[in-house]
Amino acid sequence: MEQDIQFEPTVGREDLLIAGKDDAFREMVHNLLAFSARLEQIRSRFGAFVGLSGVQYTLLISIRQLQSERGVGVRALADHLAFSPPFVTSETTKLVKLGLVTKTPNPDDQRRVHLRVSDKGTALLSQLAPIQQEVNDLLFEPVFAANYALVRQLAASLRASAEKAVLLSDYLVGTERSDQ
Amino acid sequence: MEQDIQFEPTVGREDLLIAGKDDAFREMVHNLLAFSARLEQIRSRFGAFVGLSGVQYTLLISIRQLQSERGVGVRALADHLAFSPPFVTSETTKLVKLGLVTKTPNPDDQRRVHLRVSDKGTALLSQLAPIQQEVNDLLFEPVFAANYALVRQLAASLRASAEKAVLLSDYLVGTERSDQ
DNA sequence: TGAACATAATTAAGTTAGTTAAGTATTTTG
DNA sequence: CAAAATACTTAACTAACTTAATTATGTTCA
Repeated sequence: MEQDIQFEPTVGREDLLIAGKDDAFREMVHNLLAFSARLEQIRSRFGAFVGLSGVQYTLLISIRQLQSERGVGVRALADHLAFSPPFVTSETTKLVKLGLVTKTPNPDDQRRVHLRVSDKGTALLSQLAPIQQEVNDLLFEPVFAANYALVRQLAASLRASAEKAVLLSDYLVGTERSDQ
Repeated sequence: MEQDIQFEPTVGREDLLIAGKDDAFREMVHNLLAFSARLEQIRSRFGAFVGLSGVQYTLLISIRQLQSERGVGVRALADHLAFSPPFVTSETTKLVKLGLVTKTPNPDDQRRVHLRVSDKGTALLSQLAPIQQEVNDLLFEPVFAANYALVRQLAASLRASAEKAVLLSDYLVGTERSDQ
């Protein structure tokens, strides 16, 4: 008779283990994985609708989101999306050439740059809005008035804990890398 | 005096609008976006620790997750992660060559294939487990006993609604594409 | 002050991650 | 059993993305 093979748990905290097993945790992780793959698919479709790649669409809405009064810099945008700065430079330059984004020097620091969505970019996004509304209404169907605040709070805190977890994993992989 | 520019809301449902505005919704979406970018960063680190790319690591754990008694097929794996079947073929072939995965014909259908994590693959993953535990404990810090069931339920239902939303966006972009 | 160092963005060069299209083998359908 | 469909693979290619080097500016401190 074959023995019941049990993997090492992928999570340690007692709160997240059920009867000492991580099955439920792993299922959750894979659901999140599939969810985030679908978010990416949807961004590709949104982009396609306005003639952009999924990444360009993501950059455009991220610039809109991060720009304050003055604009957002290349580095901040790269960090937000976990891209390399040269990649952000190259893709945002394309958006500038399309007239969707403006790139102006930061007056307080000539090395830096202010990225902002242009009027044309704003117009393009509002053209997309009806489709976004339909898709987002369905995408977030499980979120409704009674749990909205909780889900928003959860998204914010998961994002923060994920940032810490990236730093930890950098540290662990850097220092404890196996030598075989 | 500059007029208060307000974008078209990106979501329609009243439940998700606050005072008719989608600011909170957009903030949530961008938090989820950043969260999912960090999940990807962490998978790259996990992969690096055992000599794999982030995608190869993701494929390996997804095979482990989806394999039933017999194994999982190329198509099912591709759908799960939103990759093309040829890409899954090529990457899983690399994992087979590394001895981490087995690929055997499905006896019931000679066209199909059964992918399974090999003993060597299981060993590799259990070598990684201590690091996964540390990182996952921190990554999911906002999840604890009192909200665990709710978060798991949310992950499952968001994954399901996202699948529907992908189909809808395919339909909308395919049929309503602007002609300018 | 000004030399050494650090930071922001870009350019150039290259790699990897992914795709679409075409082909083979098998299974299903009418 | 011929025609159509499905599963996977191979081949050919493109897009996504990185690292390394460069330019320009700003910061630090002997």
